[in-house]
Amino acid sequence: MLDPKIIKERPEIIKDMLKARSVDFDLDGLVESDQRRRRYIIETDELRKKKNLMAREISQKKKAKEDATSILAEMKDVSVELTRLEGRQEENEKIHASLSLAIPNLVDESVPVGPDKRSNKEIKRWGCLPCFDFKIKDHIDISENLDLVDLERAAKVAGARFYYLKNDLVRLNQSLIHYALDFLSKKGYLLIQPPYMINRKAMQGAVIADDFEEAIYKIEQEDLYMIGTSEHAMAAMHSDEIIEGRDLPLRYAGVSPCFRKEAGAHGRDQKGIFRVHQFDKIEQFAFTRPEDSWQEHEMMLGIAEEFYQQLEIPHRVMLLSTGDMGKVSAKTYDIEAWMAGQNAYREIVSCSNCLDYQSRRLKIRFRDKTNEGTQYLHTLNSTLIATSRILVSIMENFQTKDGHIRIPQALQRYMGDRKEI
RNA sequence: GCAGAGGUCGCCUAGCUCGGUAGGGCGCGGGCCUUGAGAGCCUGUGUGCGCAAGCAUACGGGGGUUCAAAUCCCUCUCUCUGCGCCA
Repeated sequence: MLDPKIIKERPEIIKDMLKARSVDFDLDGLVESDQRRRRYIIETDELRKKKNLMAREISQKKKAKEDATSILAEMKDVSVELTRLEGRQEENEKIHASLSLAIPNLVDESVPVGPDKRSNKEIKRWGCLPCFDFKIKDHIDISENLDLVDLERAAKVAGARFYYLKNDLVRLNQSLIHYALDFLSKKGYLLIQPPYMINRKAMQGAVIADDFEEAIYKIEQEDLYMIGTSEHAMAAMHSDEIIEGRDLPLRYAGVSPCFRKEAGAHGRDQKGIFRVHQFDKIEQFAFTRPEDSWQEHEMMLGIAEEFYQQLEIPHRVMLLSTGDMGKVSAKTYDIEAWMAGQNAYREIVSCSNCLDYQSRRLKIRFRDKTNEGTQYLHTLNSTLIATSRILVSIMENFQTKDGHIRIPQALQRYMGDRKEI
């Protein structure tokens, strides 16, 4: 949701954003419904005023034991008229709300404009790519040989894009989670394990309408949706609240499984555990003052970079272009890790500043003094680690000639000081 | 799942029996007083629309009865207490 003031006073800013994102959106419809909204508010307010005055008169007459028959009849007419007007107002509110919820976020000036990922800008690279003096395998072969994953039975039981982790890969997965939580905890983040299902109102706060169909699983017969990331549950955590200014920023480390339909991904990464319907993720989420969010954004990215440096995973940082960015984000960095088996950098982290877009949807405000007006705060989110993809990266980058997997130094103490799988 | 008690402004609370402009306290802001601070006193302190004066709106959500609902009725939801079930 965008600031209605911008819609009213500077619609050209929104027009530019829609063009940059090449999004087809009924901006005129939004502007008109917004104008109608104000008009209806003025009209109904006036009628209510009239009604209130009459109610007072009736009350006084009754107290004085006077006859109120004629004014009673008149008031009934006013009530009927008001109900009619409110009906029309409500109809317009629905149109206005659905358009308000569908419009994407503004885009920061620093974001490159372009139609798709080819316009993304590489910001930096870290680490030397691993060299091998033998023919390397991809994570599917490695995990099969070491009996670490069972994809066939997962397909039988749940379908494509599911997996059974087995043996030491279960331990490695847990070690990554444990390590990531320790890491963020040391950075001052509050650990959060959220509900894995949330209701529509909460989900709507963090997710734009299109993504509901594309990505989110719904529980039948219930007002519940499986979270696609703990971001969804953490954004909604403080909905309808007023936060004390002195408590900001709030920094949360969310740990949860993530559930995604991957509806638009047929054919891509069809095999293995790279693109799956369910994976574990540790997420950074922050609520900040508006003036602090850009600094926070860089900090979150830096934290994720440091994490992968400690894990010795070669990676590069990409600044996403308008065409590749999510609709709720004003600016997004991705980190892409080297995957030796694919001979390519692949996305492992997405780090976004959503400005006040989510907080307006969810009514999350703050203030410093209890008598001050409230302000919408800013929300930011960044992956720290989506474990399945890092399992792929570790298996492929750390594979040995004899078909085993070296364990990165930083993880060894979480694996009983073992050095290899 | 069953029964009872609750949900009122940032926090606490009155009002609900018996319908008629939602009151008080804390916190916070401003003012008076004071050398200063404190105390005391005055005043402000939700949301929406409006340039403003101001008006409207708000008692967990939705619906109903009524000229009029925090108050009466229905329904949903959450919290607490007890019972039941359960990893």
